[in-house]
Formats: sequence, structure tokens, C-alpha cells
Amino acid sequence: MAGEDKEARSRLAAETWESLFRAQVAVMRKLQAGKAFKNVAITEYDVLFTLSRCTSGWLRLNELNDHVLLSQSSLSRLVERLEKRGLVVRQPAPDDGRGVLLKLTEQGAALQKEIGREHVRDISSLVGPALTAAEQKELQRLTDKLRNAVSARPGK
Amino acid sequence: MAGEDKEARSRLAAETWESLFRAQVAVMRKLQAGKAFKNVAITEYDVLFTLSRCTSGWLRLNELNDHVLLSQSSLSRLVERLEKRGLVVRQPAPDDGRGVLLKLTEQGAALQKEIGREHVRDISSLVGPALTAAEQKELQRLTDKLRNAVSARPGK
DNA sequence: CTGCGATACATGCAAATGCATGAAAATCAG
DNA sequence: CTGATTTTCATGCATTTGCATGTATCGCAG
Repeated sequence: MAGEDKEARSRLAAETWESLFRAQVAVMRKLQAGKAFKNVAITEYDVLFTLSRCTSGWLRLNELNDHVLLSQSSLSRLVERLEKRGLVVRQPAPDDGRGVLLKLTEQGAALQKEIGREHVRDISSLVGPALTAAEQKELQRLTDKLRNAVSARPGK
Repeated sequence: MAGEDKEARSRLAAETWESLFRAQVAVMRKLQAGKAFKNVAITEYDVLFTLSRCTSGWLRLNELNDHVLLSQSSLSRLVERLEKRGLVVRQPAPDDGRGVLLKLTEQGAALQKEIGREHVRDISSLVGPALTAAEQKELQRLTDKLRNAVSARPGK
């Protein structure tokens, strides 16, 4: 009956999330142990990486925050540290007096590339042997679909 | 040729991980915003949850640490706080003088159940509409496979 | 049994994080 | 245009985290 059905679907969703989360923890543990993140924390690298993917070069602090699992204040200070280390530069947004734009410095871009290579090696040695190419593609499709659906949905 | 193939597989693994990670961030963001985690941090809940799943009731701090994305010292203090709040009890391991066993108190078990229900509701309203049941099962299978492969592999 | 390295957990301390709040600019209602 | 509300980012402060280290126990080689 309907009640059981709803219950079963609820459980399926919870178990699916549980599996996804545990897999993320397991992989992240290994990655953090790698020497790629000896001098740069994983959240810091995440910021450098996101900036490196940004075509225009400049990115609003605001948008960056959506991408990263950090509170606004923590991101503010993380960026402050990166700036002090000469890895990024801040600039007031031209079209919005409240906004702040971010860009990688040459040094920041170089460091991102260096760590990135290491990082990709680590990832591929972890994920590569675990799943076939077809499985990886399917996993990518499913997680992309999940992320899109979740991000699209309003606050709720 | 072989070089390109290796490069392509490396990229696939990296992109797969990227997708998985972003999906996790997106879902986690929404979950953290839910009122389920107003009084209990997500890492704290994770500990309560893991203890609730433990059939024998008692769990070594040690094993718990494998499960959670926290350093050993952080977990030690997290557990200390939970004990102060009366949610768990500690006990020296009978067979190993160095070890510490953990168990939920009645109050801890009750709180876990209460938050758990809320949490499952949130998850299912996020994941449920995003993927079909078949897709969820497949996602679960793939992430389980990934986690098993990654955890099995020695330190490297 | 003895000594030595490894393992499990706790603790001092500096760094990172989040919450609450503040300041400045944008947006909106009337 | 004016005043109220919202958005964006920064900052004070308490909490949480991780690194390095300390202590106790375990396991093992000799």
C-alpha cells in the first residue's frame, strides 16, 4: 500500500545518500593524506581550483561561496589568507559596490597547476581501479543529475 | 595510443570524483541548513548515528574514527563533549588497556532517533525527486563499490 | 623476561570555523 | 526622492579542529 511505498522510497533515498556520503569520506581521507595537501588545505585548493576554471578570470566571492562547503565568514578569511600568501588578488566589483572580485595571481595559478597534477594522480589511482570506465561515466551522470536537481530547488 | 589513453582515463577519474564531490557539497549544504542540525553538528550526529547502527552497542573509538572525517584528536574531543552532554558513555576496553569503548545512552539513542527522522525526511525530499528509484539503486551500488575498493586498498 | 617499536587515546596550543553583528551599497515601496 | 529592507562582505568572539606531543599499553624480537 501507499504508506509502505512512501516509507520504502524514503529509506532508499536515505541509503543512497548514506552510500554517497561514505564513499566521499573514504576517498577524501585518502586524498587528504596525499602530499598534494601538505601546504594547502583542501578547501584552499578548492578555491584555487574553482578560480582556475573560471573563464573570465574574475569571480565574485559570492558565487564562490555557493561552490564551497564553508560559511561566508570562513570563506572571507580563507580568501584573506590566500591573498596574504600572494596566491589571489581581490578587487572591488565594478558594477556592485558591495561585491568583491577574486583572481588567481600567476603564482596562485602555478601552484594550482602543480597541486592539481598531483591531485589528479592521486584521484586516478584511487578511482581508476575501483570502477570501470562505463561505471565512472554513469556515476558522473548520476551525481551531476543529483547536484543539478538539488541546486535548482529553492531553499525549502 | 597508450599515452592518450592513460591521460583520458586519468581525466575521467578526476571528473568523476569532481562530480561526486560537488553533489555531496550541494546536498550537504541543504541538509546542514535544515533544523535537524540546529543543536547537534553534523559530525556529532554522524557519531550518534554510527553508534546506533552498532549491533553490539559498544564501539571502539578507533573504529569510529575510520568512519568519520575527523582527526583522531578532534574525535577524542567531540566524544568528550557528547559524554558531557550525557549522550554517550565511555568505558575502557576490557581486552585492550589502551582502547576506549563507546555506547549511546538512552538519551543519546532517543536524540539520534529524533534527529534521524528529521534527517531522513530532508534527505528524501532532496534525493527522492532528483533521481528515479532505479537510478538511486545504481548510484548506491556504484558508491558502495567505490568505497569498498578505496577502503580495502592499503595506505599507498 | 627484557627492551623497542607500534598503537590507542588524551592534551597543549595555534589555527580555522561559525554565529552574531556591523558597515556599506543596492533594491524596493510609496 | 526618501526611508525601509535586503544583499554583500568584514570582524569580534567563542567553539572546534588539527598538529605535535605525551602517556600508557600492546606486540614482537632476541
